Amino acid sequence: MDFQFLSDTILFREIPSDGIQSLLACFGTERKTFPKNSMIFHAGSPIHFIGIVLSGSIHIEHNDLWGNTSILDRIGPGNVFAEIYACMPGEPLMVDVVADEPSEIFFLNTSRLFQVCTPSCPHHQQLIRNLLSITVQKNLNLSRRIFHTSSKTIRGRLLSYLSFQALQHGSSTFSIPFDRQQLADYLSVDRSALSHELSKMQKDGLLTYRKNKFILKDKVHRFH
Amino acid sequence: MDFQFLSDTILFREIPSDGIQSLLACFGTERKTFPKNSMIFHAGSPIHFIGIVLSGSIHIEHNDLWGNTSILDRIGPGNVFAEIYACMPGEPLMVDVVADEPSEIFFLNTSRLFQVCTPSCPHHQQLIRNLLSITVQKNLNLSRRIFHTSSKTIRGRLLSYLSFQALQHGSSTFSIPFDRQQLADYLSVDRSALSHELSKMQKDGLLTYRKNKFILKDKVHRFH
DNA sequence: TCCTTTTTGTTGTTATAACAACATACAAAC
DNA sequence: GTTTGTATGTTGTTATAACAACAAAAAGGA
Repeated sequence: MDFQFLSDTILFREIPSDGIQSLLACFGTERKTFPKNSMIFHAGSPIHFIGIVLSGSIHIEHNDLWGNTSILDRIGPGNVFAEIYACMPGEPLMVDVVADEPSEIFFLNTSRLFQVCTPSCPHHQQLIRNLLSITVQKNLNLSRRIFHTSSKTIRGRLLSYLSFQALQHGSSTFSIPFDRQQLADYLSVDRSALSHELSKMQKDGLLTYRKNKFILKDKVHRFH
Repeated sequence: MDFQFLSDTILFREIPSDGIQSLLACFGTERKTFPKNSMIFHAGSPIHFIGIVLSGSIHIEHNDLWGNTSILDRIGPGNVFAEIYACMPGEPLMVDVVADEPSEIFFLNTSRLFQVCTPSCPHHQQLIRNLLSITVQKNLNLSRRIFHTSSKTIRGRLLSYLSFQALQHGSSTFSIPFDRQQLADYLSVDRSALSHELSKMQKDGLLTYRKNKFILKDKVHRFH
């Protein structure tokens, strides 16, 4: 089987092909496809696999006791999920992992992650280093989500989120990876209230939009 | 100088004293005390140091453009902060780090963190491993904060937070590490509205409280 | 193409939180 | 003890979002 595609993932960055081969042999793997909206992991399950998105796209969501859904993150090809839980054996998953579209997922069994296979195996160590980079990056993503939801008004949340998107795209014209419902879940607000606020903001001349494509007007730039 | 105290920190777990000595020599350190409410790090600064709380207690907060403060985390003795930014050179700090009380902080220069000092120096590698554990743990903390603020009502947020605290303490009687204002900032709600909701919940027989000590009644247990 | 389904936007009503201003309680300093 | 300051609780008003129900638009399939 050809594992060339893994060379392009962040998890295996800087690890040569033969190193990847030996790591995979050491850990054990699985490859699986999921239809749109199917559950990849359920909240509550113990997790022994890191997931890597090969194609498609997934998201991490939390459903509380009242049925509110909130979206924590969105993960595209080449990226990794559930690594937190794989690093904390016994910690039950607090979130659901759901496919946004038909997606192919590669699973890496991590039971042996913290056992060094041979003393100071350099590939294993690079893998740990890569995992550190990934969790640090996720940390930033979670922090950002917190910042975007710290405003008490919908408008404030939208301005925080959209102006960050503009910054990241390096342009005031950009597309976002969410539809309205998902954006509402990400910002922890009601969808129809979100639509309503967006159209008010458009009336106020702050931005124009069409579906998930936005253009921020100069007025917004005062906000950072 | 005696660095024995570092043996008890998560960051240096499983590293023998002589290993710690050589790591410190490799990295460079600093030790400093901060008065109550003083800023340890300012948002916007580039960070080259991991901070370790030796005594006292600090918190991480975010202040948005409208002056809303939200608290992301609270860090006590033996624990580490700013490690995310130390791992991402160039990423400017998005938060303020503030001392809750007079605190002594140990700083570790991390410019050389990702350079292996000597090929496969085992202490260095254990340090990276420990850092991974720490960031993974922080990830869970951030996720939890998101869950506690995902409810749209103050009561829902309080129930989520308080029942988690009870679970963690293994008892329905427990103290929380926040005063009212900090709890309000952690849950992203108005302080007076929080006080109001708490006294309503007390009237409704869900809990009793006095200052930061809470007793949850059986009714609450339906919530998980 | 038409029909069906999904997504997005609109409106009105109601619940809830924010905000402001003040009262009370508690703690610290003198 | 008294004074000062800080933390917490209370009340009333206002702004805002949630919610529900529906309309319109877009997308996907037959």
